[in-house]
Amino acid sequence: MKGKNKPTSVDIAHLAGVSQPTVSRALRNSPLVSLETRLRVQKIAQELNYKVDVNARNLRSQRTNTLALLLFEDKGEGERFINPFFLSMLGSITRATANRGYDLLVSFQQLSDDWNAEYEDANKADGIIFLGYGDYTTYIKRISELDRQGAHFVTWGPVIENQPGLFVGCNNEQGGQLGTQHLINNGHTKIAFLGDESKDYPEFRDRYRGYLNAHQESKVSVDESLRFNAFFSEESGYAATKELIKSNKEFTAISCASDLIAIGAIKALRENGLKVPNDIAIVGFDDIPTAEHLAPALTTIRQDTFAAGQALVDSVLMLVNDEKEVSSTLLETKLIIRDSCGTHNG
Amino acid sequence: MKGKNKPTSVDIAHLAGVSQPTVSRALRNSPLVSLETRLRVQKIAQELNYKVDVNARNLRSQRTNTLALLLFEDKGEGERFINPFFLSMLGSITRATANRGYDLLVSFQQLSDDWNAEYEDANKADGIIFLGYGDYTTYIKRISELDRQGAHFVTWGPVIENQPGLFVGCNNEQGGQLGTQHLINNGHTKIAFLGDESKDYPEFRDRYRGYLNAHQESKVSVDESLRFNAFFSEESGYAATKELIKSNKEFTAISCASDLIAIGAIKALRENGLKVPNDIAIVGFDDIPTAEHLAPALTTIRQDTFAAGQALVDSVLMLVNDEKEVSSTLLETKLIIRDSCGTHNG
DNA sequence: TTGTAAGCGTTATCAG
DNA sequence: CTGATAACGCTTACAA
Repeated sequence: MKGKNKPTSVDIAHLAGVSQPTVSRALRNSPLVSLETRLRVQKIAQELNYKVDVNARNLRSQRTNTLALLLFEDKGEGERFINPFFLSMLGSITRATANRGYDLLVSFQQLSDDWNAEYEDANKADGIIFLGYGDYTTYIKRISELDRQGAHFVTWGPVIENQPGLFVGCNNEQGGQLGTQHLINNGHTKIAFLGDESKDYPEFRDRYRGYLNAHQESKVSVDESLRFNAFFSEESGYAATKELIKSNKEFTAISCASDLIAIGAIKALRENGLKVPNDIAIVGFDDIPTAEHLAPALTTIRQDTFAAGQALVDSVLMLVNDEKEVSSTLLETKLIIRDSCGTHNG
Repeated sequence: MKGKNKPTSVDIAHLAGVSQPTVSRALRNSPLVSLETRLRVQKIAQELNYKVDVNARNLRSQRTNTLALLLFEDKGEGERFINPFFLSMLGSITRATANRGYDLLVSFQQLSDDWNAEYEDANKADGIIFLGYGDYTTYIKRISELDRQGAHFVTWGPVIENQPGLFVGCNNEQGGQLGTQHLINNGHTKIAFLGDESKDYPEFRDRYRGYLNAHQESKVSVDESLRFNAFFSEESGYAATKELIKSNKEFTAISCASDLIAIGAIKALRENGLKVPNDIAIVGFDDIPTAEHLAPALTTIRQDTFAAGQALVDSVLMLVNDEKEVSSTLLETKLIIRDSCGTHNG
């Protein structure tokens, strides 16, 4: 047990010679309390190192001043390391939450778990932020349910018309286009794409659409057989690149659906004696912290995690505060040019 | 507001035709409740999607089932990005906490803030984990105070005899020795050290001691003027290396007190036409995720963040559960050999 | 095995 | 501006 037993508002009421609700009011700086008593109470509270018991407060007020961050991962990815992009997001969300005067409860979940808002139902948090990559149909089902229950939550993910729930995400299509356009501008026309294009991963699909758009705008024909499946991880990027090479198709550049994939791709290329950017140009997506330190430094599409964290927090808080007309947020991406995209003389 | 008003244990008691404490017991799987009523109650609870209100529970039981993680940063470091090493720690702590059935409250603090256990005083958490680098004398003062108050907390940091509080940390002296020894084994004798050696940063000081030990064991004389101050960041590593170069001292290798410093060092060397590892060998410390992707891949000292997170969580929980004889934990480090340390022919 | 009564430390409501 | 009183939803202690 603790050495000291903590003082309560009743103790302070005694010492200050006022009623206990008055103490409560004074500590919240209520203007209803006269300046004199307010100061007296606050002074005593400080001397005793009194802190409001949040459980009592929350119980009574039915508010927690806490947000929950649920990071879900697809099975298989649940290894020792967390996707660095989400780690960055976690950092910015933590900061944004603190700036708004809220506490943040962080938790990992498997996509398979029953992450059904236990946090809000149990009054642990006023609202929830969901973060993760995973099968879209699975999680949209979960989200619909939460939505029906009237939970306050926002999800990092694809911003799509008419889907249930509130989303914050970046413009993946624009980002995908930006990256591929850069490759085309550098003279490349045989550009492979590493990522998914199915409905199950709309973010990847949109990046692929951007890739397609860039080709179309520049009137470069697309060879769809240059798209290989890859999911998030370095390993999958590595494997996809091996396949690409084995296919014996001609290519001079690769557009990767994530930086992690790009890292795997570079490794596979190197193992096959192909140099980046001299032989093959590469663009990534995300701009994780490692990207700028890669050899060569990775040209990539930056998702602004700082703005994203802020938008996520502000969005849930609007929900929590019952503001109407809260709508999803689409963030723009930015091309970060570094050293991984050489020019090609067609 | 939420659409639904949440069911309470009283509601369930009504429906099940039992008293309300019985509901409470049944839901906790108390063997005191007959199997029959237990199942009946649980079924109803599930149908109503009932969740225990944690605030009420915590208030009554004076326990929160929650741990708080306070990440503190020295001023100046409070920029957009968090030290990646701590980000890794955060990941592993989150996992370890969840494994023990606790929730985790995450918060950033400036070292200057009054992080005086508000979390425990306010009954937000049963225990606290402190994480960060900062001026030792400042934080040891804070820690003494907490200790006197009987708070339950553990700090990631230097494990030193007779300091107040409970610590988990890695063996920095051993780690420092490991890295420098590796350089010496590779034929280097003029080895610079980038880091602090003052009491204010005992972890850095210990790494420097390890550097000294390695020299002594191999009977290589130390040139103390080859030590330059650097703190945590890439920028400081960059600046220190610039100074080192400007000093015109002879050196063939650098032992860095952190990977971030090493990254800055490599950058500075490159700008001065010095190649790693051909001209200069480098070892880092931490093994952050970026380390293996650097050019060249960084040889470094790994701190096992996985084990560290586990030890931190288990340590606080022992405190929380009033176990006696809880002692600090010293984790061993490991040399990870990659490509940044060339051999030198003396 | 179950029920009764009390209380955890606040904030809300109302009356003065 | 202040005070009395009730309530938030649960767990504990004790009685039956």
